[in-house]
Amino acid sequence: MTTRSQRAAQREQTRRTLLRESRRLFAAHGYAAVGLAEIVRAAGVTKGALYHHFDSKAELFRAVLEQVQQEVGERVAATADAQDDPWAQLVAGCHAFLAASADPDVQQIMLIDGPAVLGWAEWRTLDEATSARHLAEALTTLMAAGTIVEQPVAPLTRLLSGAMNEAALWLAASADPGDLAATQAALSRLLESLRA
Amino acid sequence: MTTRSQRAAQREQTRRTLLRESRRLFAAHGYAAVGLAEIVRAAGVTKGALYHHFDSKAELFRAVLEQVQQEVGERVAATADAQDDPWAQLVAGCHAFLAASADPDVQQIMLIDGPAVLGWAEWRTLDEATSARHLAEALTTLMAAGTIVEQPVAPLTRLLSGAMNEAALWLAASADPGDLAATQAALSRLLESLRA
DNA sequence: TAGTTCGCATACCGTTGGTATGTCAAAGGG
DNA sequence: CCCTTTGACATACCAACGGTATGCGAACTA
Repeated sequence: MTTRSQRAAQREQTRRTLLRESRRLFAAHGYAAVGLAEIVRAAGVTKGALYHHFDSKAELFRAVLEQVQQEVGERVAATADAQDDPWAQLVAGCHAFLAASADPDVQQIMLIDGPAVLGWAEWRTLDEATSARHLAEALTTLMAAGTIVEQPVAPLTRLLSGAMNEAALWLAASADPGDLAATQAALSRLLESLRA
Repeated sequence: MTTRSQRAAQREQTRRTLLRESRRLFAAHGYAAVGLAEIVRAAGVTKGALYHHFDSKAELFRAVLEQVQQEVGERVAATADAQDDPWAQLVAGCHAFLAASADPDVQQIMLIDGPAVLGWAEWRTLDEATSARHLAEALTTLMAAGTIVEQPVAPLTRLLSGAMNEAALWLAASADPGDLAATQAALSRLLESLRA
């Protein structure tokens, strides 16, 4: 166990509160529509505290995005690892990603504001480090095993990742609950086409 | 021919200049990084002129986005219509979309800032009205003809549209020129899997 | 326990998107 | 042809925002 000083504990507490409240507000109203004043008011601190923990509004958002990406990546990995067959891992992982992206936090923060606030290049770096990484690894494994046809992994990863991102956003705006099943079916068909 | 008054001509000229310059700046630096002062300076007018033509900065962006979407849609349609076979139209249209999305204007304005500035719902309305519409129509035609397997069009359209959007962004950041060919090949394989 | 650090509050600033008002030339009726 | 009205802007201004500089008191350290 880590013996933490009283100050370190307080610091961590404040930082977590700021992350929690800003995440809630960013997810609810979007990055641009949330002012720092609103964030610090919700967190019960002042702007001084915020800038003591984060260099800018964008970096606060970055920390929030990292947290969201981490959670999505873990959910995908957990679902995939529950399968034993590599092919089943791919399919289950993709469906888990689609389910995880149904969360409004994920929608607004990870899919909408993320690329616009940090720039696409930086967003993609985070994406690759967490959620999209599992997809690329699964595809590589399946290619090595000869289960799916040999081809460059990177473009295929991007195609599939983008397909799921967009589908998740569409599902969120959809009223018909049957759309989820239809999307999963269409996605499964696309994945099936990869088989050698 | 439309006889235009001197004032109407001047008005149109100013509006076009504002659209041209703001599009250039939005594409180059992103929506958030461009101030209205910079736009009106580049256009040679004042903020009064800008607000006489557009209700807000977001609406100016919206007009720019509509223009970009329109152009992409026309390019896709033109390429697709040059083919006679419906299946060839689909494939050619998809490849044309990928090529059109290589334009930096399209990247930043249509794919990055668009959803963040206007919200995803409104962005998708514009997308559906222009570029994505052709994709949905092509899929519908091919299903009716029995060329591709019968299934709901909407989710498949979103999956493919998202796949191409993301792939285009990835291609822009890519250094290897062979990545385009690899992406087109992977996309073609995915499309091929739709055949009945 | 005296001095230092540090987590945060307070006060302040430049810039930004947005608005209210002024201005002057073109349009239009008599 | 003149007089009034309209409209396409320019000018001046404002509140709010992100960001910074400084102050302060409690927790650590020697």
